Amino acid sequence: MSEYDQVMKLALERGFYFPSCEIYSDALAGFWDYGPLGQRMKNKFIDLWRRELIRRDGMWEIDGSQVMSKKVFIASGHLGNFTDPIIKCTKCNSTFRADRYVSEKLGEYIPERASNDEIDAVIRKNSLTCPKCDGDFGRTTRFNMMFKVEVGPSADEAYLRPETCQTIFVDFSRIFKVMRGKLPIGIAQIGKSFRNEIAPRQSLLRLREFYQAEIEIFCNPDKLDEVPMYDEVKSTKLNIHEDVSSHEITAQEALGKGLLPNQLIAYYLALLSQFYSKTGIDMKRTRFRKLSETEKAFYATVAFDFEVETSLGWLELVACNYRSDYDLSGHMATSKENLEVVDPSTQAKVLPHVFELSMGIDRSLYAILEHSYYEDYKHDDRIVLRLKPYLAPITVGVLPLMNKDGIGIKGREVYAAIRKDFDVYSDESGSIGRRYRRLEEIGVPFAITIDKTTMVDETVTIRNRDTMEQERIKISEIKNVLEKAINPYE
RNA sequence: GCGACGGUCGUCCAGUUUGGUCUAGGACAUCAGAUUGCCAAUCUGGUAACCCGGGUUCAAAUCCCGGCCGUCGCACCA
Repeated sequence: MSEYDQVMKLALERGFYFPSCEIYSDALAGFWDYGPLGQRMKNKFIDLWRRELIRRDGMWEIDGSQVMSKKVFIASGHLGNFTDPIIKCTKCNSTFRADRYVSEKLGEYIPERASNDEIDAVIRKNSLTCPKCDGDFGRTTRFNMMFKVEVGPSADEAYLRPETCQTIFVDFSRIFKVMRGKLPIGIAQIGKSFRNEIAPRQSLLRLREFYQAEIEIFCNPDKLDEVPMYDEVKSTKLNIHEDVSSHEITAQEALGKGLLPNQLIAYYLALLSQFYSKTGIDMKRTRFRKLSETEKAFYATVAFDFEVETSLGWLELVACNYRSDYDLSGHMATSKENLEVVDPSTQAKVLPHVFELSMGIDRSLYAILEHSYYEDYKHDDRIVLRLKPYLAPITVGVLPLMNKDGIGIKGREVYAAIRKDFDVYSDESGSIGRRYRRLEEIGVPFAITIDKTTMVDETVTIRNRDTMEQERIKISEIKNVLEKAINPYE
């Protein structure tokens, strides 16, 4: 069984995540629900993101609407020119990218922006037919990955956002004013995005409705090498992928060698790398890969993907795109609002450029689970999810060794004393070994056991999930010990 | 979206070839009780499933058709 299958099984069995609407037969692919444990873990992941990126860098976080007006996507380029031309065989219903198929077949370049009529004309002129069944093609249509929604009784056309960042772009002007902004300014958002994938697959890895954590850095394009906090992170090690191999190099060296174009990008890639190193992902199995011209999204001028190696191959977790002024100039032209701001040092008006860190939360959580999954063959093949204590959905289990001589009651007292401060799980049933195994499997880093000695001297044992070692501490110390243990800087 | 293969308790599997004895069985997990008392112990009992819809038939988990889902390949992932 592959590691993907093992994680999938654990997720289903223990309720980290599972298919949405699963009791109905018309449930659709590409929609998944987080169960109690997955939701907790996601919240803690987001807490860490806020701590290591948002607060550290002094960014602002917003929360925007998921339904956005049509003009937003005219301006952003998601509607109009950037839909894929599709042809369908009338006989076998196979679907093809019209421009690519025609180009390949005829050996002549057909621009993606060719109109439907132009493509149809080429197909008719050359009598092109379906490569599978030789059937005739229907007319060229446009496939767009966005979900269209009809709003109100007049069914006004709107869309579910395909990336959260458009909210940030359209809100930029107000945020900059009311927060007394100065460039560079980071604006971030966590939320749902929606893409109508043709073939969603592999649970959390290709969803139709998914979480993004996006950071948009608005900057003066003339000052990309003047980043005040750059010195703090310049010796951070980054795995940079060149040609066919990756190697570890400091941000400073990468900048010096021209692998990274400027200080601003070096700074944020370093921050991102520091963040992920705290998630429990094995950083030796990660890389920053610069995308080629053909791989980049339409809005990006320079793009690096932060990728992680999993049992399914390399997986993109974060798209780091230099979007230049593509978005703001688009919204400026479409909305007729002036989105320029004044740079106080020069008193000149500038239309900010944008560098973004667009993180897939669901994929990140999957990668953390897979990299944390461990089968301990030295101890009964126990399954251990070696999550960082501050990401574990449950921090500590409280386990009375037996339920007599007042030990069970004492256990409930200990539980009650710490339940408001930590995510605590109380378990009184089954053998102690079985209870330890249950906790390890869902990544609970600590287990407190109440035994006969507790009744004499008010001490308990606290057991470490990974080492299986126990330490005896006073009940009054539990809170301090746990607080120290779940500190991300510990 | 196309093609191939598949879908049975929470999980894994038996049963489908050759329709009936399946009132659907097992293992693990789970719950209750007993026993034990620091690393998945034992015993007893319980909960729990044929993906959905239609068809064929005296009779469908089993055969046929459609849908949905899953895996893989192609395409797609702006």
